[in-house]
Amino acid sequence: MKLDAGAIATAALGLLDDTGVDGLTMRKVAAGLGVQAPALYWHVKNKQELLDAMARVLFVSAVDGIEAPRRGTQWQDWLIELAGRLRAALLRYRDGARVLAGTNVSDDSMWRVTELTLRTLEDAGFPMRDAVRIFPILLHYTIGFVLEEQAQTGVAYPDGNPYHPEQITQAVDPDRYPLTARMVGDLFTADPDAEFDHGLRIILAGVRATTRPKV
Amino acid sequence: MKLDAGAIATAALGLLDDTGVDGLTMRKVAAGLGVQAPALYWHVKNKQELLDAMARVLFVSAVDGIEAPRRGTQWQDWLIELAGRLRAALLRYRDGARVLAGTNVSDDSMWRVTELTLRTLEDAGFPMRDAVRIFPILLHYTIGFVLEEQAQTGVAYPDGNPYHPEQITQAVDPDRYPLTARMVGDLFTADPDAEFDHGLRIILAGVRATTRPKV
DNA sequence: TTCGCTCCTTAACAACGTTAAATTCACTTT
DNA sequence: AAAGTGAATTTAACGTTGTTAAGGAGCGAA
Repeated sequence: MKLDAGAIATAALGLLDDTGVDGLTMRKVAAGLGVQAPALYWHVKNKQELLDAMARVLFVSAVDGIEAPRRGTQWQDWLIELAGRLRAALLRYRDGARVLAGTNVSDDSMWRVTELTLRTLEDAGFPMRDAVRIFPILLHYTIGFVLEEQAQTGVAYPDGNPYHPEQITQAVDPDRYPLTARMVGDLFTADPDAEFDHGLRIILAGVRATTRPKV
Repeated sequence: MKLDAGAIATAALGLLDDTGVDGLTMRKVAAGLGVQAPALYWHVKNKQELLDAMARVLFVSAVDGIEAPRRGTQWQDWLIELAGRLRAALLRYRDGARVLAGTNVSDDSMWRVTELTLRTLEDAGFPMRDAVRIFPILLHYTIGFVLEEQAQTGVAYPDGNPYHPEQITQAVDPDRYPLTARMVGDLFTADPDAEFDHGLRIILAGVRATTRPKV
């Protein structure tokens, strides 16, 4: 097994489920590769650079194989699938969203999918001025959503996850805040997939309503 | 000066501009309070609990003094101001968004503003089923936006911020990805305030388009 | 005085990121 | 075959970190 930044990052991602991003140490990553910790510094300058590499692998795995929309596919469905893939990739690893959010991805596949998105929107008749805003919005929404989604598993708190249903249901007084109490109650029975999808569709409806494609 | 979790959190937030969240240590926080590090553990169980307290202070400062919309104020303007306040509070401290994203806020003011939001939407004629979805979307968008906004100052990288305009402009090949190249070029001249506002309005337009208020 | 409680101190520990120096190993070059 | 070269890894160590243990100062009550 050849060692390079990518392989190290992949191994680190594999450990993430056990340790979480807070518990991820250079020594553990090294041990997972059957190597001593300082060996990593030959291939990677920093722990930060390792985290960047992890974010890159994560992102690449998300958008790998994505192609322009086939004829007959609506731009909105294509965008929904794109965001869905990103979310799925983030959910594949514990703290995946925190890894991507805290770092900076600058990979060719990043630009490739950005270009694909812009071209798709351009083809759909959107002015460039509007198209360039849509991609960041979807990205921000997706990362924000998964960030909270994964925070709710709440492994950062050894005993007594404050996100636990009972915990949070008790925290809000149903007499003073009846609507909120009902909301947090519903939130735990809700299907996250459907919730994510719904939010996405609201945003896309906004896109459609704000600037209507000319074609 | 009385010491409690809130005071410690406030002091820690004050240090944030100097150290960033990665450089924030218990010893530095203690020193800022003229005290030895273990003293903090009398008021706070963990560093994680300190971070939670910081997030709480941050959030409370954002929504403090918020009232129900005055007569004549549109629900959309009220929501825009709410999100704007939250963003402003996050921007007030270095890594503010990372502090809020990584932790869990469970404060009375949190429920208060949630209730206010739901009531505002209910008064505007939205079915509760739809209203409860709007708040998380705005929250996710705002946090995601500021997260990236603050990452771009990029102090996590001692030498050579990869978010720097020239750095990133070079990274994308204008021949293969012309639209993307233009986009990243525009991104640095763009006004973040206006950009944030625009995204917000797109989302709210989506809300309006998806479920129309009955009143 | 003595007790008990709150709040802080000093001392210490294991674990962490990271660096320096020495070492192994596979290939070239001589 | 010997010597040399460079990449890749090791051992050893450093300073810093979060956190715990043990103890002491101050203070109101008994």
